[in-house]
Parts: sequence; structure tokens; C-alpha cells
Amino acid sequence: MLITDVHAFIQHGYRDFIPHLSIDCAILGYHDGILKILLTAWPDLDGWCLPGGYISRTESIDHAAQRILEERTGLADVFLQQYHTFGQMNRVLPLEEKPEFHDNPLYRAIRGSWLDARTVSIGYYALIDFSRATPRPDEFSRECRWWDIRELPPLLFDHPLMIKTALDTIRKDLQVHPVGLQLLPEEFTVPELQRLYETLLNRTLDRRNFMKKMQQLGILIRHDRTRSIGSHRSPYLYSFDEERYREVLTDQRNMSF
Amino acid sequence: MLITDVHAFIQHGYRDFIPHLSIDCAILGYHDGILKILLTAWPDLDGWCLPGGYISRTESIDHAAQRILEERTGLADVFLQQYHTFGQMNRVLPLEEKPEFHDNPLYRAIRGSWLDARTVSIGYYALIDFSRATPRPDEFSRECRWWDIRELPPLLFDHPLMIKTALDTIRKDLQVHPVGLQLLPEEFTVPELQRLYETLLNRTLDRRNFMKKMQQLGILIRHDRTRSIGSHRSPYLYSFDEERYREVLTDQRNMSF
DNA sequence: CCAAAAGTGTTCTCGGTACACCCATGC
DNA sequence: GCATGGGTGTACCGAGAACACTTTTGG
Repeated sequence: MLITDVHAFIQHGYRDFIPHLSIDCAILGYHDGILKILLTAWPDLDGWCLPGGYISRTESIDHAAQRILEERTGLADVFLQQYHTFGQMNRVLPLEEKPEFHDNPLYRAIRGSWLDARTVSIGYYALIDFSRATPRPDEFSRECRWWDIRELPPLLFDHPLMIKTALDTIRKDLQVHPVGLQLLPEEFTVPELQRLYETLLNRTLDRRNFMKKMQQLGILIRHDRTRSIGSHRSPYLYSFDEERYREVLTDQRNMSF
Repeated sequence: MLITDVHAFIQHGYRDFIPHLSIDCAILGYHDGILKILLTAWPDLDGWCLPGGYISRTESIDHAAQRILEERTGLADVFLQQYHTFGQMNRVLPLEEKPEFHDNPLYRAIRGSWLDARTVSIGYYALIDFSRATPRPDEFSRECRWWDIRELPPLLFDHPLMIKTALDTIRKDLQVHPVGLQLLPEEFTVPELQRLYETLLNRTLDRRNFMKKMQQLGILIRHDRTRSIGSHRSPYLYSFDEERYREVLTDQRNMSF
């Protein structure tokens, strides 16, 4: 479902969408050792937000999250995980205090509408390769772009908490679910995979122990070819053993680093 | 906030409560090696439900969950944890198919009201001592009582999934959070504590390893007195070292059994 | 004195961590 | 040949799992 007319959406959107309930997606993007997060900005406000949206009355919340992610990134069938529902009373309060909020015609239209109500938001996180996504702002936003996770702009609402909770959850889930299937190309080297883990966990890992761990998980298939990386020894190329990968996913043993 | 008049609530409840969004509480009760769950039944329907309720427009979702729990059990300040939000399209569908649903005047009043709408539900779980709770049905229910977790009655909606997810989450959280502070009397024996763990995890544990684990966590204080348990050696009485207990809670290391 | 439960200590194994040496590559 | 990063193996340590004997109590 596409929102073509912003003001029709403000006035009648509650016919198609559930009021008081929204979804916010912490879309983490990884590429070449850089971890970014997708944020959107509204006009005349200098704070940024997680991409969000509303739930159609005829779709599941998981479907709504997938749809929102696809609208913002162009990517479908992404691993997307519900992680927490945020329902504090003061979630959105700080916005009302901003003077910019009162001047802009868009926000004036929103005031008093179904959108101007206490809202509970369901948080989802996703992990994707940001080089494959093309960020697109939604109808309300002036901008939608990647931000380095280490240099975030000012954030609106309770979105700092949402991002922190998402990262904590991802790092915890990483112990159980070997990620990376979505984030790396078909063929990759172990140092590349290690760098992904190091970036997500925000700490360095021991090369030898990391290799041992991956070998005993058995989810990697080594190819004969290597990758040329300049004036160094060429690392082997690997692929995921997808079948074994799924076995490990269902297995509930933890992986620690 | 108390609902005094059921029909006023059906007609005007949306003024005070957020529509389309509810809370369901998986309230687990433990006592003497028995694990139970609190369920409510609606008139003329032979399926049971988790106790649930709506969120006041002026309270946080956590507060709403606490309130609902207190209304059903009389207990305040209970450890209550959000664990998942359920938003499938067909959550409530099976109810509409039941013939009993169409005959009862209560359900006829609900049809077409704000309550007869697609609803997303936030799941919370709690762990309490069921001997200290006095179950009370809500205004819609004909009964509210404990059921042994091993012998559950037929359940309505997606509540089987809710219960399964709650139990899975509790068992996972048990690895991190030493529970039991809420579920045991002030003074207890280690075998009693072990039985609590065994009941929650639904498997037996080794006495010696369990004792070692508790000792190295350091959350137990041994008293000089013992408890007389019949024709057997009298086990020592212990209390929780609450200060140390809180330290362990914040610590993120896992406890495995 | 006997049955049943409580209390305690040792061994084994596995996984995580720390650590050092050689190898390949391009300049 | 040298700098840089890739590939591999070993030693240690702590935690969990398996396991047996003694002690207490009431009948």
C-alpha cells in the first residue's frame, strides 16, 4: 500500500492503518568494515529518526515491517526481527517542545489528526549490505540516508533507546545465530567475515580462535581459489554451507567470542 | 482505572483506552514443585485465555501490564517482563467461528464496537508464588483460576503460542537472571530452590553441581537453623543476599545448568 | 537399623583464551 | 629482502558434567 497523498493520509489514513501503533525499523547496514544505520529526517527538524510506518489493517505486523523496510531500501526478503515494543508515555514528548514543530504546515496538519496521538511502537531490526540498498525517503521525510553507527546525528523521541536496544539485541543474537549470510557476497574470505563480526561486536577478535570457531561450526566451504589483496598472502575464498548453516541456526547452543 | 460497567466500557471504553492494542500476561505461579499458569474463561465459551486488558491512554504499557496483573492476582510490584508482541492477522479468527459466540448477549454487544477490531497484543510474563495470589476474574470473565502447566485446558486465539513463547523466554532468561527471589519464602532450603529450577526447566539437575553453582554465585546466605522435613536429614535454611543478587542480575554472564 | 534425603569433593572433558611461528605477495 | 597480512598449532584455564560416599533424621 502506497501513500500517494500526504494530506489524504493525514486525514483518512486511519481507515487503512491501525492508529496508536507504529513500527520502527533499526536497519543496520554493513559493508567493508563499516556499520551504518538508516535514518530519516523530517522537514524543519534537525533531529533524525528510525524509518517507521504504520500497520495496515489487513497485514500482519511482520509484514508491515517488511514493507516498510522495502519502501526505504528497495530490498525484499530480508532477515527482519522484532526485538522490543516501546510504550512509555513520554516517548514523543520532546517533539512537541520544539518551536520548529509549530511553524511547519505539515505538522500543523498533523496536529489534531489521528497521527497526533499517543503511539506505541514495535521495534524491528534488520541486517543488510548497505551497498545493495538505495535509501528512499518516505512522504513525510526530507531525507533518508546512512549514518555511521559511531557518528550518529541528534535523534528524536526515544530513538536513541531504540537504537541502543536494537544493537544490544543484535549482539546477543549474534552469539546464537551466525549472521553474515545476508551481509557478505557469495564468496568471501575469513578475514572479511571476521571483520564483520568485529564491527558488529565493536571489538577485536583473535584470528586463530575465530578460524577455529568457524571450522568447528562447519558452516564454511573452502574453495580452491584465493582473493588477491595486494602485497600480502592471498586468503582463500569461502562460501556458506547453507544447509549446515540452517542446522546451526535451529541449534540452540551459544557461540561465544 | 476500574471498569465498573461492562456495557459502558464496550460503548465508550475507547475514550480511556487505546484501541487495537492489548496486553496479555502469562502469569506463571510456582509453589512446592508445581508450576501453574493463570487463565481466564469467558461465558459460554469453553476455551481459556491468558489474562489480558487494555492500555489506558495515560499510562505506559509496562504500567498497564502491572495493573492487569494486580487486578487478577492482588499482587503489586511483581517482576514482569515484556517478551513479545503478537500481531498476526488471524490471531482472533477462530473465535468468530464458534457458534456460542453468536448467541451470548455480551458478545452481541461487543460486535461492531471498538473491541471488535483487529488487535495486536503485547505479551508479558511474570513469575509469582501462586499461594500468595487470589485470582479474580475480570468483568468479562466467568472464571479465573490456576492451571497446572502440564495439563492445560483448550485455549482460545493464539494463546497456545503465547504460552509457549513465554515459557521459552523464561527458560532462556533463567540462564541469566537467578529467579526465585519472588517465588520462595524469606527462608528456604537449597533442595527447595533446586526444585524450583527443575520445575521451571522441566528437567532434573545434579544436587552437587547445583549447590556448587549457587555457592560460586554467592547469592545465598546460610543460617544456622535447619528445617525439619520428616525422617531425613534436616537441610539448612538460606536467605538471598539481596545486594549480591542485584549485582548478579546486572552481570551479563550466563548461568548454565 | 533402615530408608530416604542432605551434604560434600574429585575427576574428566570441552570450549575459550592466549600466544608464536611460518607463508605468500607486491613493492 | 622486507613489510604486511594470512594460515596454522599448542598450552593453559575455568566451567560444566559425571559421579560415590558419608551424615542426619524419624520410624
